[in-house]
Amino acid sequence: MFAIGDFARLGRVSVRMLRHYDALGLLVPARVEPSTGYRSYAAAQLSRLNRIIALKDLGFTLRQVGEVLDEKVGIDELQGMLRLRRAELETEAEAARARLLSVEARLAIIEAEGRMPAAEVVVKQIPAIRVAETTGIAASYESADVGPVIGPLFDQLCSRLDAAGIETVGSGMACYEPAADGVLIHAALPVAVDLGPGSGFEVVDLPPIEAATLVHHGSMDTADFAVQQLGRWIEANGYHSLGYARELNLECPPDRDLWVTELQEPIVKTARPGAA
Amino acid sequence: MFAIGDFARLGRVSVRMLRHYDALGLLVPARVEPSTGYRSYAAAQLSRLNRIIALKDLGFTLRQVGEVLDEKVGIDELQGMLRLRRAELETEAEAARARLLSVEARLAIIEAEGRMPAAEVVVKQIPAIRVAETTGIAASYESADVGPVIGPLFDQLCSRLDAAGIETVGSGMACYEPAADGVLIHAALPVAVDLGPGSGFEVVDLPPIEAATLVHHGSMDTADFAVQQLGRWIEANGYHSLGYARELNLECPPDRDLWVTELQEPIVKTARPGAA
DNA sequence: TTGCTCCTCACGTCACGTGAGGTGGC
DNA sequence: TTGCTCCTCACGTCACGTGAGGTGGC
Repeated sequence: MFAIGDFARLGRVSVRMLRHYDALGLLVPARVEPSTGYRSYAAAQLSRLNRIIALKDLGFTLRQVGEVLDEKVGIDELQGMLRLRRAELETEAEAARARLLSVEARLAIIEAEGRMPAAEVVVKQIPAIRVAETTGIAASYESADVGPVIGPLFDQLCSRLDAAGIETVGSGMACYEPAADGVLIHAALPVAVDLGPGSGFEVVDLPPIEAATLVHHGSMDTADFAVQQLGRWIEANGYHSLGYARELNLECPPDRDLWVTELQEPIVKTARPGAA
Repeated sequence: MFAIGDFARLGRVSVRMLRHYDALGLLVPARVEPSTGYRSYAAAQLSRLNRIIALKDLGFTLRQVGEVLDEKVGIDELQGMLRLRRAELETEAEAARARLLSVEARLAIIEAEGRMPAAEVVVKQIPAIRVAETTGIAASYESADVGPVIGPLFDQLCSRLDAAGIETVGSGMACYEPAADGVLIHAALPVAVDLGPGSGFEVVDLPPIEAATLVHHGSMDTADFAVQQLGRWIEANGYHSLGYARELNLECPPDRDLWVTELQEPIVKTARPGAA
């Protein structure tokens, strides 16, 4: 028989853990001295302690460990638990790799620029949304080309929705689509009406996307750096851009320097990012 | 300005999280209506929320996130934090891989044997220990060869320690060492005296080892299966055996069927276990 | 009037670590 | 008497999730 301290040393666990397992009924001492409450453990109990430690190390909760040890789960259920754990561990390893990549990218940026980036890229699942939109075309993605097109498009869209008595239910968005002779530009406003063409606009459902997003402050004329930053982040963090970017106008007061815009770039994970 | 629910949807976080960040002073709403307590967030605050999410996703605690955002840490310290995180993430990925290997080994055992193994292998760091020992030789590792040697060795050792007035301070151990003409067998008992030779025994320090351990119940004549199990576990879990095994006699009453013995096999990690 | 959103507590989570305050045997 | 080990509470950890119980504007 071992005193709790000796048994703890033998099993490489803390005394506190043995008391905890006792309290949970996971590992009850072979004997408890009634007058003092002193716990004594039999050498043979080391097997059970080892099983507890081993199952815990696999990532099971103590509740699950107890159920397995007391044979409350059948062999099939046990296999199911192990397969579930396997899947969880795969996800966990994947997540650790992704974070590692991200930390390394950040270290590289600090190394190169001497400071943290001012804005942060965040990956978001963007749900489908119904919008009314009008479409124009610009010669290129540059703001000098886009600016003169997008402004009038929104003005037209607003007045036509107004004329049709349709209310908008969210922030305006610009969507960019590559085309043979330049860039198709969609000015879009969320609405809650049926699909189909209106007079001077169309009602469509934008598909849900996974996107890397970045908040830009100020006029879109100054957004080029942010767009580049977004592109670099996507490459450095194991993603691939799908093009067809969106911009969400979170705030657009008259003073364009006070604008707040969320840039959204649809992405997919690059197959097997690879470690290091 | 956004109500808390709208801002939460925008940032893909829960309302509860925004309140939590407010309570911590991490992200205070641009305005709080004094009469109702209603929170309002400015669009521009989305940047800060994104930074919080991004840093949190790297694995920093909210306390650390706050220190970074409020520039309480310099660039050097920040680099230090990121490098530390990188090391932690490498360890984490490694641990996830090791657990994955372990879960898969267990699934394979269940597949082959239709049940969980009765005893569990546990890896332990075994500290250095001073022992008095006598040495004999056996023809092989088989219990038929070992048994007749080890028993008398312990009897001799005990009586000689007794004669020398030396007390033992722990359980007896057997250590096995391969030799040209068989196996060297050391019978050892922990003592707290100076190093050097006694009469009929020697006092030496056993080195600390990392070992895979397994508890065997019953006579050592029936331990062969346990020894094999230990060997298979070592291979399946990305380790390499170093030989020179030890046995720790946790309990050895007259009835040998009631013996409890911990088998200890020194190991090292196999370089790059490799995933899957 | 019915929903919907918002508010403030405050408990629960998970496996212990870490005192506080006290006891029993060498 | 001094250490050492043992005991039982009970708070703290970390980032929220989840009610409970209630309010304000359409």
